[in-house]
Amino acid sequence: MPNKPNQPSNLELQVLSVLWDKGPSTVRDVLAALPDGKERAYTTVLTIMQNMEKKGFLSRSQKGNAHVYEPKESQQKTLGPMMQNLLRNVFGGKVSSVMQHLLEDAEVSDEELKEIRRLIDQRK
Amino acid sequence: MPNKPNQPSNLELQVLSVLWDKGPSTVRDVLAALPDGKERAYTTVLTIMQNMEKKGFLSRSQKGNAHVYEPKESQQKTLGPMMQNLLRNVFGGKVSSVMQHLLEDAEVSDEELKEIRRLIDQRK
DNA sequence: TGACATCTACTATCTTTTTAGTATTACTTC
DNA sequence: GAAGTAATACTAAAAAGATAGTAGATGTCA
Repeated sequence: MPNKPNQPSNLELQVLSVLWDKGPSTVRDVLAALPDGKERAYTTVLTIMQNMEKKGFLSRSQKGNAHVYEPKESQQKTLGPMMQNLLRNVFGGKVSSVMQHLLEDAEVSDEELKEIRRLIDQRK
Repeated sequence: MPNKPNQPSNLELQVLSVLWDKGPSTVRDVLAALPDGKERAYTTVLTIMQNMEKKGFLSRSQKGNAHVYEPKESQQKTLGPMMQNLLRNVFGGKVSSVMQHLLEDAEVSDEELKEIRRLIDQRK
């Protein structure tokens, strides 16, 4: 499999989000930082990340003994198409519908609200 | 498998979104309306929807000859946890970050923007 | 240098998802 | 009632995703 411009799976996405957040990391770092907090064996995450390298999601470089992985694509470039899909497939293309769900279900601080408002004003 | 309060898969989600949008529908209706527009055999969608009934995502009733399916849970109740996960696992819990992506990558009409602004004002 | 720890490679397995063929049942219409 | 149409049931299986064990390589340090 040379390169498929696929969507990352759920776990793969978690791996990416760690790497975007913390920068280039080892398997062990990623394992510790996976946001869903589920217990996993070291080798599980290793396998996933090795697969991701084969698929072209990650690149790898030696750093002393260990290997350090980093995303090949920016967060923007990866999440863009993903959010597009989600938007189309689930929310009928309506951003306001997504927003509605987020506001109702998630904790949103006043800071956040202000920030979001700023984004909208900027757009207008 | 009696009932697992799982997350629906991608395709299952598409099925749900059709049903939420159009109300109770037959397999054929859903097949025609799946938002990703991919070609699939009738029996493929049938199988998925039968599985979804077993899993408790859908309920079914006879209507003349055909069977009509509808979601057991509201859109709100299903998408809530899903969006929570996405938010936590990918966007580090920041709603504004999601928003930023949506605004940058998706077509958003002025109507939409107004609606979103209204949602925010309402929240404040 | 030898014991121990850490890391990767290779391999295997289980589960879920996606796909669809074939058989059967029921309705319609001539 | 036979032919055709349309629906579901049953079954299978390929593909993808998630999990982890074992072996081998390498580095550390007493």
